[in-house]
Amino acid sequence: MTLDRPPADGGLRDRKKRRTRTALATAALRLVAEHGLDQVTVEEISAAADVSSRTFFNYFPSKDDALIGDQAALNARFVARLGEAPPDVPALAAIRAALGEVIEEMQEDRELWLLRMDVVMRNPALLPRLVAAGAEAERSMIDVVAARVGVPTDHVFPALLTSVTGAAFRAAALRWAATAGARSLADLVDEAFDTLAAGLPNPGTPKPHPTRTPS
Amino acid sequence: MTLDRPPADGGLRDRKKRRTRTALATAALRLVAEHGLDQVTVEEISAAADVSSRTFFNYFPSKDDALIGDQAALNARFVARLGEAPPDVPALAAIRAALGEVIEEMQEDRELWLLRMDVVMRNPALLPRLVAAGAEAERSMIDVVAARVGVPTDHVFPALLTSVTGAAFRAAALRWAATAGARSLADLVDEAFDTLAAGLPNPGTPKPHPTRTPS
DNA sequence: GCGAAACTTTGCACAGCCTGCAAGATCGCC
DNA sequence: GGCGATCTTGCAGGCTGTGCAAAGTTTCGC
Repeated sequence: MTLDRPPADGGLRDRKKRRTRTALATAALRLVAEHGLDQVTVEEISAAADVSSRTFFNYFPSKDDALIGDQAALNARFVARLGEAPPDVPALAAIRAALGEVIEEMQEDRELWLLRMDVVMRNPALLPRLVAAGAEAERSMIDVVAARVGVPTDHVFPALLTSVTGAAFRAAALRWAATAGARSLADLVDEAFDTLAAGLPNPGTPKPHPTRTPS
Repeated sequence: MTLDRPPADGGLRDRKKRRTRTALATAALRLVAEHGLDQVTVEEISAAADVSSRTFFNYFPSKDDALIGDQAALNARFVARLGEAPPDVPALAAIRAALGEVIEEMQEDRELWLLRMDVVMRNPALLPRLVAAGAEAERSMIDVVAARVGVPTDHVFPALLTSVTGAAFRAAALRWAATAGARSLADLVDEAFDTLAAGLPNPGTPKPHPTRTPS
């Protein structure tokens, strides 16, 4: 009764599913990278993965989703990490720390993510989808942040912090892809968060002993 | 020869076009506010505005665009203002200042914008579209910012500042709508930008004489 | 006023996305 | 091998969005 379903990872069926899923995702990325988002149909992607187009929609609710990847899983893990962080560290730093795991994962699948980001940059219509994917996570994140800093959920701060850090992370990730991963993603995210923590000062004025105002 | 085309605003033809456009946009907002994004078809919107559904697409490239409104025009004006700002004021403050005009316009069409934001909040699929609408503006904005602060266009700072301030503004606008305009949009944007400038500190610790570290 | 030119609206056909539904194939387990 | 669960597929159909050409409306010159 309790062990109705298969081991969920060892079975042939599961391996097949996983293979089909990645086949569809990579075929989609490859084709779109080469021909552009609008020039590739679901039918072509499905053909490249050797399944029917109907099956495509059994795996992904839309063409875009196959390209974006399973953002939800990453987001869920991120929110979990954030919830675990000790409450005495400032929220901004806590978010940076919680992102660590996500970043690691992205670095592991480096090639995949670089291609994905490249596709997103070249097809701006996808950028919104990336935001959308994070939107649901933002909801739960807002709650976690609100609880952390001890303000009501409908306060401005949690929403602001959430959307701003999301934007910063995305900017870093795109920059990462733009430079083909020359600098590590972790570095770029660090830089972005440091700039945020410093209040987004003009980069022209780095740190000229701020106690003394310039004449 | 030089005056081939009509006055562009006094003509009957133009008034008609404008009327049709706003009729479509408001019908779309009203219907979607009431029934939800997926429950309203272009055909229904067109019927409510007394035109064919084909005509709808002569005015708006997609259903979403009718709801979002002409973000591009606002963006263009914003970027122009930003370009005019004196170069000695920090970029973050310059952006806040340049937003003033946009904010004013939104306050003038208060009802329209509150409804629009309400619709966006209730149909999260639209939020990405809002970002997308600003995406092109972000491109030019990045250039302007880069020129301002004197760094190359592909530096991290301009992209970061642009996307972060965009996120902050959006958060403020949504909050504005969530509270039905109780506080002025300008106030909310000010608060958000002040928080940004302060480095997003936890709101619990307002300003406890930061020179002395707590034991 | 009248006719030509410019523009707008509309219908039609069509491609593509996406969703139910039901039949058939495949897999897991006994 | 055989049963039940799961996965794939085809089919029908609705909706979005686009190109094209016909019909209607406005503008302009005369």
